[in-house]
Amino acid sequence: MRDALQDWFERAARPLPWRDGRRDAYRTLVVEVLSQQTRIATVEARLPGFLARFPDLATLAAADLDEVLAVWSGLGYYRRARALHALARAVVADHGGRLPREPDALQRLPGIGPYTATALAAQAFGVPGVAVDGNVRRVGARLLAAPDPSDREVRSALTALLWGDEPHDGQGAFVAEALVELGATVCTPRAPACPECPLRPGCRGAADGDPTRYPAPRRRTAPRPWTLHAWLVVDRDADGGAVVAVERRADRGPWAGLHGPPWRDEPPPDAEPLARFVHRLSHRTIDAHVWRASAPPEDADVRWLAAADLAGLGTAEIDRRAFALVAATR
DNA sequence: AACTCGGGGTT
DNA sequence: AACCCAGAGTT
Repeated sequence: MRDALQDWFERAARPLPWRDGRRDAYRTLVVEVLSQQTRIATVEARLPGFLARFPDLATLAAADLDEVLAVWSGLGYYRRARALHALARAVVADHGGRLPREPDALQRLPGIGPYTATALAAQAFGVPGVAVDGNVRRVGARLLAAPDPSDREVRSALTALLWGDEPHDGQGAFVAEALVELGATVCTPRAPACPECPLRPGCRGAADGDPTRYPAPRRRTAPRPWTLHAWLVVDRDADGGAVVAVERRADRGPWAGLHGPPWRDEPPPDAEPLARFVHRLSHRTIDAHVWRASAPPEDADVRWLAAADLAGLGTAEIDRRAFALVAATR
C-alpha cells in the first residue's frame, strides 16, 4: 500500500514551490508554520515575502518582533508569528542555531505542536511518521468509517496500513506529506475522487458507499457578536501632510501587538460617522463602526503617522479597512 | 474538553 | 450559509 501511495504522490502531487528537491530545514519550518490553518494558495503568495526579509533562522532571531508582525500582516493567527520569532531565538540560544531533528524536541519549541513536529521532522530530516492535520483526519475517518476517530486512532490505522507496524526509517519520509496531499486533493470534504485514491482498497468508507459521511461535521460554537468603534483621528503635521493616530495593541488578546486606530467599546463624542462594516472571525462577528474623532481616547498612547508609514507596521485586516477611510475625511 | 485566535475560499 | 483550511496554546 505504501508503494501505491508513493506512486500516486510522485505522479499527482501539486508542483508547489517548495517541492523543488531542496529540503532546507528553515524553509520547511516557515512553510509549515505559514500553512497552519491557512490555504496553500495563501502560503504560496506570502512565502517569498517572508523569506526575502528573513532568509535564514539567524536573521529571524535577530529581528524585532514588530518587523515579523509587519511581514505577517493580513495572514491571521498572529500568535504564529510571535511563536516563530521566539522559536528562532530559542534555537539560537539552546540548539546552536540548528533545528533539532527529533519530533519530540521540535514539539518543545514555541508554535510547534503534534502535527507540525511530525511533518517538519519528516520533510526536513527524513524521519518517517504520520502527521495528523485536518486532511489526514478526514482520510483516516473514511478509511475506518469512523465518525470521530482520535488522532491516535488515525495515526495507528495509517501506520498499520502503510508500514505494517512501526514506521521504518528511510522508507517513508514521503508518507506524511503524501497523506496530507491526498486529503487536500483526492479525499476532499464534499466530492472525494475515490477512483484516483491509492488507499481505496483498504478504505471502509468507500466500501460503504458514501465516504462523505465521515468524519461527522465538527460542532462549532456560534460566533458571538461584538461591537467595536474605531476612533479615526486625522491631523496635519508641520508640513501640512495628513497624519493619523495609531495605537499598538497590548501583547495579548485579539491582534496582539498589531497597530490600528484606537478601537473602543464606545464611539467618540460628537463624532462624524464614516463607515460601518461587518468583520467576521471564526468565533466573533464584529459590528465595526468607524468614526472621525477630533481627538484620540484619553487612555490611548498614540503615534501620528502618514498613510505611507502604515505599510511598514503590523496591522490586521480590520485595521486596514478602517485606515482605508482616511481618504474619506478630506 | 472547550475556548481562543484570522481571514477567506468552496460549495 | 455552512464548512473548513497542511493547528497551537490556554483555561
